[in-house]
Amino acid sequence: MPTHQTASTTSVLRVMNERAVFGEIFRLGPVSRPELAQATGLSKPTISVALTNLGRAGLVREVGLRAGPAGRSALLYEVRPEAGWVLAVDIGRAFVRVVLANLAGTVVTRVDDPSGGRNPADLLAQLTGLADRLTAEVGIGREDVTLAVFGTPGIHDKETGALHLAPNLPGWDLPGAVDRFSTVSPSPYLVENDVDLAAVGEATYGLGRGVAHFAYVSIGTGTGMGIVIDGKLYRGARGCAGEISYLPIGEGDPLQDDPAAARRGMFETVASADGIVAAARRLGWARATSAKEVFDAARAGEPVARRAVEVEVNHVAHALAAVTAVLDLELIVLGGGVGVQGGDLLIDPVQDRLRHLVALQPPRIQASTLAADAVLMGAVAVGVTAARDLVLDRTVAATG
Amino acid sequence: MPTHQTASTTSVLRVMNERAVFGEIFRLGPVSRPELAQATGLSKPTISVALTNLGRAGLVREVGLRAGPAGRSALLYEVRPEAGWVLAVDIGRAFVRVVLANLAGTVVTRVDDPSGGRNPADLLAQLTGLADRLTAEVGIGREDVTLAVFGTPGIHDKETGALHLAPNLPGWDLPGAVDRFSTVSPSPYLVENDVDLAAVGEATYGLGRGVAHFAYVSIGTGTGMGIVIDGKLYRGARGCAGEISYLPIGEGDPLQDDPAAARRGMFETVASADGIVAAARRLGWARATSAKEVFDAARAGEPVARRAVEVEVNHVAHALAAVTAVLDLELIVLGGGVGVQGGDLLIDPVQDRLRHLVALQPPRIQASTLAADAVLMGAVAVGVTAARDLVLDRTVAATG
DNA sequence: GAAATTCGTATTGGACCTTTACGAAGCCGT
DNA sequence: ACGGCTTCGTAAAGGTCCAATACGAATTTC
Repeated sequence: MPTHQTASTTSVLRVMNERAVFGEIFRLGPVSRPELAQATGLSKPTISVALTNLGRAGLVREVGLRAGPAGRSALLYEVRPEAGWVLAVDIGRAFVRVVLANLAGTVVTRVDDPSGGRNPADLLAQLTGLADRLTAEVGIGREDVTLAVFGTPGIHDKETGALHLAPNLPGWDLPGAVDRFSTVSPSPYLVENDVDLAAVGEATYGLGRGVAHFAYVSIGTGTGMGIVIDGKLYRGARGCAGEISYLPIGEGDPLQDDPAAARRGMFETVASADGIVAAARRLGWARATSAKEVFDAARAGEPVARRAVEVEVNHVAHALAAVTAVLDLELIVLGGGVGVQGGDLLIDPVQDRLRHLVALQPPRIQASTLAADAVLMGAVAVGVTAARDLVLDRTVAATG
Repeated sequence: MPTHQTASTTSVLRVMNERAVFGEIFRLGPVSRPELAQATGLSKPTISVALTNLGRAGLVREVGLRAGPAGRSALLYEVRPEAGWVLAVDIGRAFVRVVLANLAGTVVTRVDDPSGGRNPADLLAQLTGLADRLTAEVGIGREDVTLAVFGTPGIHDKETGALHLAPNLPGWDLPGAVDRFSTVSPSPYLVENDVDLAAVGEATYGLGRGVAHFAYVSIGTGTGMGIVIDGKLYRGARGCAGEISYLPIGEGDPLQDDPAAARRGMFETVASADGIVAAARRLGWARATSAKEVFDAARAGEPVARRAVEVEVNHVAHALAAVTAVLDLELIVLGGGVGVQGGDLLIDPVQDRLRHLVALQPPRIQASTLAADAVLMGAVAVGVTAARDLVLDRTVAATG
C-alpha cells in the first residue's frame, strides 16, 4: 500500500514549517535564529514568525545569548520543558518503574516500586497512586500529563484491547482490559511491548544511536526481540514481530517427534534463565538454581558451568543466525538479565559461533548499556516523540 | 536516524502538488479534473494549472470524455505511456528475459533468450543486442530508455560495484563489474536481487497487492526470500536481508559437530531441488534425479516420494517458523521452481506444521501466481515507479 | 571610540492557492 | 426540438505565505 504524495494548500505550509522549526530546536538544543534558518533552509523572517507563534503557544522559550567572535549576540531558543509531560511506566516482573519526563526528555522524578498485585485492579491502583505521587512532586496534576506510555510484556491487541502472551499478568488477556489504563491518567496513552520499548530506548539513548537497522534481544526469565528498521519500531502484522521465544532451536529432530512435543525446542525454553539452569543440571550440576550462579561458576573456571555456558552460546548463536539470515542487521544489542549479566561470557563466543553458522557478515553484537532501564528509557523516548506532536497538534488546533 | 520534517518555500508547493496530481492520475487511470480535485483535495483551478504543465511536459494527455448522468462531460486525462520507457531484465539461470514497458506499466515487447555466456562480456553483449532489438521494435533508441532494471542473483555491493553470492555468474564478483551494465543502455539503471524483485512483482501484480507486510520465498535450484515491509522492499544493512539459504535448519546437533561441518544444515542445502533429490535417495530411492520427478511420484502415491515430500515440508516449515517468529507476516508467497510446481503438495502441510511449530497465528501461505514472471514483473514495477519520479524530476529541472 | 560584523525586523514583491462567479456543454423531460 | 437542470472549465479577485532587500541594533575588536 504505497503512501501517495500529499497535496497541500499554502496554509499547510505554515504548519509544516512551524513543525520543522520545532523539530530542529529539539534536535539542536539551544539554538539561534540564524542557525535555524540554516538548518531548515527558511529565511530569517520566516523563522522569526514561527518562533513568535511557538513562543506564544508556550512551546519554546528564550534561554540566553550566544556571543560570537564578532557582531551582535544571538538570542537562543529552546523547547520549554514544561510544555509537555510524559509518564513512562515499565511493568516489570518484580518492579513497577514509573518516571515523569518533561518535553525536553529530562527525567524529573522516578519511583521503583515492588510489584503489588498483578491483576488489573491492583496494578491499576498501584499505578494511579504512583502517578499521583510523581505528578504532585513536580507540582502538576495527573490531567496535565500529555501522554502516558505503558511498557508491558505480551502483545497488545488494539482491536479487542486484550493483552496476549503475558502469562504473568493474569486477567489482562480479557477484552478491554488494556483500555483500563485510561484510569491511570486522563491523558492519551500508548501501550507497547516492553522489549520493543527497550529497543527504542537503546536506539535513542544507547548503542543503537544512529544505526538504521538493529535489534534488541532480551534474554532473561523470558526471551524477546525488538526490531528497529529505518529508525522505526517494526511491529509486524499483528504486533508479534520479534517473538523469538518461539524460534525452533532445540536439538530434537522434529521428524522423529510427535507434533505435540515439537515445541520443546523453543528458544525461550532452552535459552532463558531457567533453560540455562536446566542445562547445567542435565550436564551434572544437580544443585544449580540460578543462571547467575552458573555464570559466576563459569567465570571461576568450573568445567560443568563452562559447558552450560557453551550450550547457551550455541542456542543464542542459532537464534541470532536465524535473525541475521532474515534481517541482515548492523547491530544486535543483548539485554535482559542473562544478556547483561552474562554478556562478558556470551558476546565473543556467540559472535564466533555466528560467523560459522551464517556465511554472511554477521552483525556487531554488544551488551546493553542501559540494562534494566532500557524499557523505561524507551517509554520516555516514545512518549517524548509522540508528545512533541501532540502539543503541536493542540497548538495548531487552537490557532486554526 | 529520524527523518526530520522538511521545510518548504511556496514554489516547492507547486512541485509537490504537481507530483500529487501525477500520482493520482497514475493510481486512478483515466480521470477527470473534478475527480482529481476530490482525490487530492486541491481546487479545480489548481488542478487545471497542474494538468497544463504536465501536458506541456508530455507526461499526460487527454483521452476522451466521460458522460455522466447529467451535465457537461468531463475531459479525461491519463499518463502518456510514451513519456517513459523501462527496460526490465531478468538474468535467470537458463534464460535471460527482457521486456520493454512504457510508463503506464504496459509491457510492449518481450524476449526470452537462452542464457548465452555468463561471464560479463558475453552477457553484456547479449543484453545489449536484446535491448537494441526491443527498442527498435518500439521505434525508439536505447538512449530513449528512461530507466533499466536488472534482476540478478546474489547481492549487489553498491560501494564496490561487485556482485557477491552469485556463483553462477563468474567474473561478476570483481569490483566494478556491475557498473558495466551502463553499457547496455546509456540511461540510469538499477540492479536488484532477483528474489527481491519477485517480491515486488508479487506485491504489485500478484497475491501481495494491498498487503502491508509480506515475503516472497523462492525455492528452486537455490533458495531466497524477498521482504516487503510497509509496502516497501526491505534490503537490510548490507542488502543481504532474506538470505534464508543460510538458515541453520538441518537435523544435526551443532554441539556435537565440529564448527566446519555446521553449515551442512543450511536451508538451501536441504530444501532446494537438489536437497529434495538427496532426501529421496537417502530414503531409498537411489535413482531419483529431479525434484519434479519426486513430486510427480508423490502425487501418484509412491511411499518413498511421499516421505521425501514430508521431509521437505518439515524443512520449509522450520524456515517459515523462523521467519514468522522474527517478522510476523500477514502472507508468505511461495515461488521458485519447487514452490510453484510442488505448491499443491507443500502449502497445506507446511501451514499445518507451522501451526505446531510456532504458537503464534501463522501467516497465510500461497503459491505464486506470477510463477516464472515474478522477477520480470517486479523489475517492471520497480522501474515504472522509479521512472515516474525520473520523468517528473526531469520536467521540474527543465522548468525551473 | 570607530570600524567591522552579526543579529533582528520592517518593507516590498512575488508565487501560490482558494473562493466566487459565470459561461459552456451535456442530459432529460415534455 | 427546446427549455431546465446539472456538471464542467476558467476567469477574476482576494488572501496567505515566503524570500529578498534594506536598515537599525547590538556586540566585539582594534
